[in-house]
Amino acid sequence: MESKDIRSAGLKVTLPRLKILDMLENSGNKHLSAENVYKALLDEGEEVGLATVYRVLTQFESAGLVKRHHFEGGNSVFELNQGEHHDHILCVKCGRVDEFQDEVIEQRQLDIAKQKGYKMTDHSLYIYGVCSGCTK
Amino acid sequence: MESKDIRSAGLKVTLPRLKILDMLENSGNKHLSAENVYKALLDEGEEVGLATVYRVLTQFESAGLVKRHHFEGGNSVFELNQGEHHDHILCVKCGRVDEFQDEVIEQRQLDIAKQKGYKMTDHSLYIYGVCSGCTK
DNA sequence: ATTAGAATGAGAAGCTTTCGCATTTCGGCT
DNA sequence: AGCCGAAATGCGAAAGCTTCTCATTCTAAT
Repeated sequence: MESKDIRSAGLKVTLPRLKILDMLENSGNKHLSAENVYKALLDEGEEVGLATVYRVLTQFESAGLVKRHHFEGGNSVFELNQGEHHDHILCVKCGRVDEFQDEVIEQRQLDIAKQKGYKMTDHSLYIYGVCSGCTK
Repeated sequence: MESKDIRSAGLKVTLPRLKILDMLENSGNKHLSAENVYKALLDEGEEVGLATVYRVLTQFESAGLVKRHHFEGGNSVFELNQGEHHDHILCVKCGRVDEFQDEVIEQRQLDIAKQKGYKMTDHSLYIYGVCSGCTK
């Protein structure tokens, strides 16, 4: 049950939080903007405020439940923080998003940080391109 | 002379464009936001509009004169597009920015794109951490 | 059930960036 | 040098995303 996740994040289990978490888990799209979540909930007949969606997503992020990404072009998108760490490759034509993991790159980043005297806390890597479907 | 660059970009050589290019070339900071450029010019007594700074920077970007980066936290920063391609490592405490190149990562990205069926057009990699000066 | 405190919704407000338009500037041509 | 059409500028308004404010509602512990 999802309520567990919310409670263990130190947050009260409220209807909006349950709905938002559910949306992230069961929407076809793994990567959703606050606006996406908001509109999808409205379409389902839920009564939520956009401000609440933003607030809750930010809280979920702090709690480690979701990850926030800054894809090219302004707004943030959110994704459930489950499974392995991964990076993203996006199609600049159709907006398709694929995920990948690469140990070589991960390790290399650590080496670079060390070499530059940094204690690495995070990183963001996005590859942009044209996907197979849009190349034809 | 910088006017060459502007002219060869197909743009008229105007005072604001010269000033902005000069700022990017001779400011101590290699990475400047539109606001940074705007305020620095005002401080020098120049009469520029913020809208012009944004317009010109965007034009310079299209012309390949500058590169735009989306560092964590909202606004874009611009940097002269000279020398080798490089990525960035940023200190989350003091905002310091260092640059690095890594052939292994570059190559790996190409491989990943290919493997995923993408024709890679661009990529962005930012490493975040705490720099040596802020660790103490 | 009651109640204190947290969470919500609606709209206002903040920030960065862009737009629209009247005015100015650039630069090719006399 | 001076003119003229096109391009560029500056200003304020406006757009888009996100956060804030605050009165009202809901949660959960008693």
